[in-house]
Amino acid sequence: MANLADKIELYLKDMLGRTADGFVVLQRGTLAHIFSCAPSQINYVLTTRFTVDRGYLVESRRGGGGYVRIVRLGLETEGNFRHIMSELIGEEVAPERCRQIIARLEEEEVLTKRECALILGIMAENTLAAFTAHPRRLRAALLKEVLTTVCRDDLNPDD
Amino acid sequence: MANLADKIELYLKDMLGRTADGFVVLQRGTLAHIFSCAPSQINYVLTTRFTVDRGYLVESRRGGGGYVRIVRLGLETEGNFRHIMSELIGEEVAPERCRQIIARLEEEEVLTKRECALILGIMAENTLAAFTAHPRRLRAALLKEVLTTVCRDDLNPDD
DNA sequence: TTTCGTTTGACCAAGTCTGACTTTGTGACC
DNA sequence: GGTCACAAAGTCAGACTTGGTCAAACGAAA
Repeated sequence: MANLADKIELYLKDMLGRTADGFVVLQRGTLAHIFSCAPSQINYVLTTRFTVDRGYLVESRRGGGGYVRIVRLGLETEGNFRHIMSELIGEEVAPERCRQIIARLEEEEVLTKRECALILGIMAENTLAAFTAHPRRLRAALLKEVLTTVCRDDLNPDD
Repeated sequence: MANLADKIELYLKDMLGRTADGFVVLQRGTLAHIFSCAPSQINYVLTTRFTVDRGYLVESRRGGGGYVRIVRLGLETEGNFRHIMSELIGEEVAPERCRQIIARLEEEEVLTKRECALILGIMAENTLAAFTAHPRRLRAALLKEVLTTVCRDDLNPDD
């Protein structure tokens, strides 16, 4: 259990644990230097340990002033949404079921009324069906994105 | 946020925020001198950060007494707003343009930060491209859907 | 031995910054 | 008015600075 990837994972999770912002920003090169490894090793850690399934989101930017940003997806909501999430993977969501899910999220005050309206507008059958033969699958994929975003700790200041 | 371009962008937006005129006038050389950089760096900032998609217009004049003028294109109330935006969106929207348009809507306080995150998540190239050969067209269609929702009177209690 | 997760290095993509060269406007001098 | 020097700003190729990808080597466990 003493391999590099695990150490880097621990290091990053420790950082995430210490901050109240719900995210950390770092430089790939710098981190690689700290652990005396190839920069691509950092990518390996990120893609294997900091996935959406495991409750993390990674954003980055190249070029001068580039960075890697790791966002924590709320654990408290995990119980509720992990279930729905897994249901959505590789599945289809009919318009009616979509409305139900969104309505429930509004009832639970996870989404505001306006956010629900925005999402439902986007999920409309007409629009999606005009672009794909599998609108229900696309809807499932989009819904997954929505749930992921909703869990982002950097957007929900816990005050 | 450690790069020059971002700092200059912030500086200019701060200036724009302080004035009531909706525009600022400055000299490229002077600004370059303030930031101790090449004058062409200013052009870089202007072309990458002050685009029409983001709601800015840049005019300039060469020669003695030359200047650069940055105008902020406000989103006039309701009526025009929708027209302007749908004009801007057009038939196709590339990922980068989408980000710029959404960023503008956030700056103009038409959308909240969270709403932007939700929309950007949905508009991600990966997701859309997995379902259609024309992700840019789908993105444009979805963006227009968002516009429609945003304009709904019943969602914006006039306070 | 096979397998599968780890680690690396070569090559790629994207964003930033500069410097040399070009274009355009102004004013002075003829 | 024409010409010339000067004073801006514009353009663009290329260097530089990051991060991303991928295939192949490595290594420990089954």
